Amino acid sequence: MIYCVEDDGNIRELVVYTLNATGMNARGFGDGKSFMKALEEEMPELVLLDIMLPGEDGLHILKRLKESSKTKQIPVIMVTAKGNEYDKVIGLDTGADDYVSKPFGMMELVSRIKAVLRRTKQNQEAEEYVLGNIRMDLKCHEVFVDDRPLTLTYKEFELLRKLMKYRKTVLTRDRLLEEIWGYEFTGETRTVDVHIRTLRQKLGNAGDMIETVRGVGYRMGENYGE
Amino acid sequence: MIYCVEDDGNIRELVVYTLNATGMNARGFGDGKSFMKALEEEMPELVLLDIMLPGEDGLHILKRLKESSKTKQIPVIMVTAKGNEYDKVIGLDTGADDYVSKPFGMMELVSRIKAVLRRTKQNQEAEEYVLGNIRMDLKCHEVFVDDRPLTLTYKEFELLRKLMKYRKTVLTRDRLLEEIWGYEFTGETRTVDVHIRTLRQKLGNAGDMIETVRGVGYRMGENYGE
DNA sequence: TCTGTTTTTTACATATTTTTAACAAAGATA
DNA sequence: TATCTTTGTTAAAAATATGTAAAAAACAGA
Repeated sequence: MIYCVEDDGNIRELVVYTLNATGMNARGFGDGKSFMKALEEEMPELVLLDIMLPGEDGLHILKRLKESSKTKQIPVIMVTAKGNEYDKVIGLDTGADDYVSKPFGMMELVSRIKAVLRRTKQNQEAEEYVLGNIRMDLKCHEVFVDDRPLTLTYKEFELLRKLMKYRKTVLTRDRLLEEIWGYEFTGETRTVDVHIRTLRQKLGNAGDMIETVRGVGYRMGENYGE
Repeated sequence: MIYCVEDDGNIRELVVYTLNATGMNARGFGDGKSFMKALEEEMPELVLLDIMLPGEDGLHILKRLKESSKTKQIPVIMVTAKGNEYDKVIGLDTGADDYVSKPFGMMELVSRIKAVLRRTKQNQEAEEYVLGNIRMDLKCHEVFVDDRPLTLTYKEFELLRKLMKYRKTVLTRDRLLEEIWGYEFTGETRTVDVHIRTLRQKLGNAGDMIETVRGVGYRMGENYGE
């Protein structure tokens, strides 16, 4: 979820629309008050924060975000009007992760958001998953079973990643489709089954660790299967 | 402490003022002589160096800075008046860490300074990358395969540099575009593929070390490919 | 300006992956 | 047991990603 705090309704709607169209989830806010309120319900992955806002300005909001330990690590991209460069400079000092200046292209915005998310994720997400005799190196995009490398296709890799990430919890086909294929996927849920099959096959004995939970979905863990 | 060597008094004062206002410490110099004198008293963390200067020009000063072991590792950002001075700075093994061309915004300057400081502080980049029979001399901007020199274009060189720097990790096309082309680039991601092709071709046998990870991106390492 | 070089775009062939669909097998339910 | 539902399996069809070549565009230098 991405929050966009921007008083100009046109820009705000364009941004929210674009982000949603790109597969991200976005919500817009016209001022700091409504944004702060929403923050209590749901924590966004990233905040787009305009500097010029009615009431409390963006720099103050940024400062408050960075002061609270709850919201401290939410990445923030500052949005500034051109010509007002001085503001941006201060924004960078206050702990913003990046900035864009108006007028900005939607493409640029999207790639900046992706870049910031990538940078901040790196510090959060593990670089490696290990389960039984399976080892996944996420950075290098490699999978080993008993130290023998495996060649997985993109979907197989992502499927295994989710199963290993949420080990021991059952993942429904819908959940997997949503996380890997994205919201807009309209195909059959059976697609998942087919990929599970090839994945099991490629994993060999280790494939038994992928357990079918009938009527629900799939689950992975050392003690399952076999 | 940041030193700014710039003959235009207006620009110099604006820069010094902005940097001081941003929490950095800055001093300005109108020519090379006074700058060199100040250098004996205090070593700056970074130098902003205009190319066009009365008396000794910026490139000569840069050369002298890089010749002395005392001042060798001070990062330098060159300030150029024209776009075509770019090559003088980057191409000719001058050792500048970055450059900005006039007219530049104060915000851009500040973020470049921060970027350079971040780079030089943290990952003091190697001067040379070696992988298999490929050797890249970053300073001299030269590439050798089995000690035979190779002529690479700018983009090819940067592409190879990233691949060798982040060896074994898969770099997505988006990531490469962002790191080499910059955020503003709005072109096709296929552009990367084309450069990968020419790079592989020029590398000959060694080109096999660039592996395609389908659905993800490219990766380089001794054990890949072949 | 012109000229040669680099970079990007475009188009198409090819290889690979992904999805669909059909049927078999296994569980569940009555 | 008979029937219905869910999952496993397979193969073919569809979709997609990448390699490649060549044209077009952008760029740099004279």
